[in-house]
Amino acid sequence: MPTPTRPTRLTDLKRAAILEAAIDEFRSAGYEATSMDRIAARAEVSKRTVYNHFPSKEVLFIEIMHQLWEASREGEELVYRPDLPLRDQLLELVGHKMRLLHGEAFVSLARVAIAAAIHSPERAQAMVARMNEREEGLTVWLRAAAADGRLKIDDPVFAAHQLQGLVKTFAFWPQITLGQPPLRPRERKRVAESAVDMFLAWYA
Amino acid sequence: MPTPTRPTRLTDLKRAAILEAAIDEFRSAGYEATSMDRIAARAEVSKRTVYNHFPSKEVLFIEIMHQLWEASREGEELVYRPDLPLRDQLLELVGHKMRLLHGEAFVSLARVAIAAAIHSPERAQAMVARMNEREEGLTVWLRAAAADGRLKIDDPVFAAHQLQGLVKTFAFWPQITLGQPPLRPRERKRVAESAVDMFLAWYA
DNA sequence: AGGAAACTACACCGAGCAGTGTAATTTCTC
DNA sequence: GAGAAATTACACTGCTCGGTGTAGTTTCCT
Repeated sequence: MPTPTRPTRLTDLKRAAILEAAIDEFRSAGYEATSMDRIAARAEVSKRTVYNHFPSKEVLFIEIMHQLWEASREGEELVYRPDLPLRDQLLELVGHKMRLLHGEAFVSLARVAIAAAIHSPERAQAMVARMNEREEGLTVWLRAAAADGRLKIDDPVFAAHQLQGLVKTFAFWPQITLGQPPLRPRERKRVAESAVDMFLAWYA
Repeated sequence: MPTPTRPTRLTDLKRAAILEAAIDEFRSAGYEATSMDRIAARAEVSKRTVYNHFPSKEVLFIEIMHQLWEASREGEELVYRPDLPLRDQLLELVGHKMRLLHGEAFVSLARVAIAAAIHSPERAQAMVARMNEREEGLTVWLRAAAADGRLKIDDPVFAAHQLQGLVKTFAFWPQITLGQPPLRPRERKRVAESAVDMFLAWYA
């Protein structure tokens, strides 16, 4: 065997099964309505084993949030290129964002996180901060394009929110709050192009 | 006395106190995490009295949804006027929408409803339908303007969503999901004008 | 092979939950 | 002032939950 004896330890399989089951339960029922018994049953694991891996429901939940957060990274930044058309670059940026928005891990994270944030003002703030971090990419691109004189933008943060709003109203909020299916490729293309064109019509 | 003996019946006061307390609890804690005992305590009313007015938690919740829904109406429709500038009319429409979005009743409703919808696909659909009803106003206005030849819009529903997205990304979603404070008048003006200008730059 | 580590079934605890029944007290209405 | 209606305190049912303790079994590692 290539790898000695690592990958298939029982305890690791159990732990993975618990996490997978917990994600499913939390996502479909929310934090409050999910019980440790249900998680154990779904993972086909003793309830005691769940508590041997995770000392409490809260810790298990936080662990899942971390895991989904990391899983939804995978984002290399796009940098501003003075030599390429704005429209092409923006389409690339928006397309990249939409691919992230429709990732399984990201949707799971967002649904659970937003459901939790709605009723916990303290936790909400931390999530805001981190979510906004991830949206920085577009802002810096806009700032660079403005500094280069190719966009008439005085407030890149505001403008970035506008462009994101144009996209999220189709490709994020309906999926998160209403469980609607992700956009099909044709729809994604239309949303992206229409958003970028409208944006450039005003700011270019 | 002008009004004979109507307004201050004890049973009406109790009922009102229960509804008020229930709204507070549901809004801040969500449906699952709110208990009838807490509602009774907050309303300074016997738990039994709560059940004398409302046969179950579910019925009480639905009653509240109805009440908030009605309270957030107050919306007269704006009709398309061929003789007035598009920008003025759209600003009026958007301003009207933002006033609704920031109403106390509407925010309460939306927070509770969305929190409930996130984990209940069946209920979510009904809410979508009714929410979209209320967004019809802008769509018909756009359709009229397009038919009049003053806007180059082939899909008014899509375009209406875009304009709404431009507004909601500042004036709705942050308030609902993150509990952020409503926009100040200056910010509202800026969001509305910028959204309308960008919209018209592309579709006019 | 043998000891350590992990897993399991199961019983249990204390708490909170939605909802009910009742008998006594207060309030309304005429 | 009398009868009806509403409110109250309180006890109670049946259920679910998060979490623990235990004793026996299985799996891992050397």
